[in-house]
Amino acid sequence: MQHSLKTIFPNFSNELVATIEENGSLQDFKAGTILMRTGQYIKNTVLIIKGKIKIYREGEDGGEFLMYYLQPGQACAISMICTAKSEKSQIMAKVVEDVTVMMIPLQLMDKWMMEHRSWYEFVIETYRSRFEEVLEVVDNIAFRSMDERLEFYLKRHSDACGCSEVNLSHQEIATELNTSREVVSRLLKKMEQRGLVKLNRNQIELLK
Amino acid sequence: MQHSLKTIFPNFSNELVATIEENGSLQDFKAGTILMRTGQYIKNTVLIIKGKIKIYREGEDGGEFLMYYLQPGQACAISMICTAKSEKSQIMAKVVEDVTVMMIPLQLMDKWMMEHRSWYEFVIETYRSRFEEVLEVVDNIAFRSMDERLEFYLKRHSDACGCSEVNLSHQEIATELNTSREVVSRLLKKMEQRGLVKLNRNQIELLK
DNA sequence: AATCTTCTGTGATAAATGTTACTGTAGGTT
DNA sequence: AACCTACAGTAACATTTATCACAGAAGATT
Repeated sequence: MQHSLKTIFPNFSNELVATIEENGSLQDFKAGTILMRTGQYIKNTVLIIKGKIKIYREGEDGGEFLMYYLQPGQACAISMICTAKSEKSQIMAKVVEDVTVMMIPLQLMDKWMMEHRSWYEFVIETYRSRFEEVLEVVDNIAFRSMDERLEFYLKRHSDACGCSEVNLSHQEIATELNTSREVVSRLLKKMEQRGLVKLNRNQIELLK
Repeated sequence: MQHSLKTIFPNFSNELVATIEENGSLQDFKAGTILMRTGQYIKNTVLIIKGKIKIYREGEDGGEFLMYYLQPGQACAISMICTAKSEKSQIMAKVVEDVTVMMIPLQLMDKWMMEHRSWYEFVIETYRSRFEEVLEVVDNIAFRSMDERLEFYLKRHSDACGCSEVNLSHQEIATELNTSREVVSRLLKKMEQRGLVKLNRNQIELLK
C-alpha cells in the first residue's frame, strides 16, 4: 500500500489499522478546498495521511486567525470532540497542500475508544497537544506584541517544514496573524536589519 | 450527604458515583489558594463540588490572562488531559471562592474511561466545552478591541452569577484582561455615558 | 519591448492602548 | 475628627498598530 497507515500512525495497533482500512474511506482534496466551516455539522473524524491542513478561526468581519496546522500522522481534534456529540464546528479547516485524508464515520470513533487502547491513547494525545497549541496561541496574542508574534510565526513555519525558508508573501502572513500587510513588511524589514532574516520575493530565509 | 455527587453531577451513573466516593478524596481550599501552577506536574483530576476556581495563563512578566472559571459540576480539563500522560500543567488554577473539590488519582481516571460510560461521556464533554471556551477567548483577543472585550467580560460574569451586578474593582478586571486599570476605568466611564452600566465602588451594575 | 499584475517598501497620519502623574473620594481605623 | 488606604477619575504623553497613499521592483503576459 502506498501510504501505509502503520508507518504514518506507528502507535496504532495492527488490529486498529485493519479496522480503519476496512471502515474508513481515503479521500483526496486539492489545495484551497475548505474542509470544514464554522457552524457546519461534523460527520467524520479526519486523519491526515498526506499534505497539510490549516485550522483557523474566522472573525465576523471575515478576518482570519491561524490556530495551527495539521500534518500527516495527526488528526483534527475538533472533529473528534464534536463528533462525539455530533456538534457544530467552531473553526475553519482549509487545505493548504493537496491532502489525502482518512475519513472515519462518527459512530466508529466512539466505539473504538472502548475497543482499541491505541485509538484511545491517540485521541487523548490529540486533545492534549491541540489544547496546548491553542494555549500557546492565546499566550502569543495576550502577552506578546506583533514583532514577537511574527518571529514566533516564522519559527513555527520553518520548524514544521524542517527548512529555513518560509515561502509566503507578506500578505499571506498578515492574514494569518490578522494584521495588515504593511505592518508585516515593516517588521520584517526591521528583522532583516537586525540580521535575523533575509527577504526575497515570496520567501523569507531565517538566518538564526 | 451534604454535597450529593449525584445532584451536582446528574449524568454520572450510580455505580460511578459509588466508585468516586470510594476512591476520591474530598478536600477544601480557601479563596486565594493556588491549586495548580504552570510547569507543575499533575497528580489528580479535580471535580468541583462547591465554590469557584479561576483558570488563567500567566505571562513571563507576571501578567495574567483569564481563560475561564470552573464551577460546581465541572472539572478541570487540563488536569484530565495531562493526567493521562502525567504531563505538566500549562496553566494556573486559583481558588476565587472557597471550594470543595473531589480529587481523583490519575490512574483511576484512565481506568474509568473504559469501565464507566458516563465517565467517558463526561470527560469528552469537558474537553469539548473547555476547548470551545478557549476558542472563544482567542476570538475575543484576536478580533475584538478592548471595549468589546470588556463588555463581553462583564456579560460573562453576570451570566455566571445570574445577577446583574459584578462585584469587582477596576484593577481586578484589568488584571484578568491583561490591561491597565486606567484603560478599564476609561472604558467603563464611556459605557456609563452610553447608559450601559452604572458604576459604584467595587461594583458595576449592568443596565441592559 | 511594452504592458500588467503582484509583491514589496515607505512616509504620513489616525486610532487604540499603555504609561505616568496627579487628584479626589469612600470607607475603615485610630 | 484625623488619618490611612484602596479605589476611581482624568489629563498628558508615549508607543504600538492600523490605514491611506503612492512608488518602485519582480515576474508574467502580450
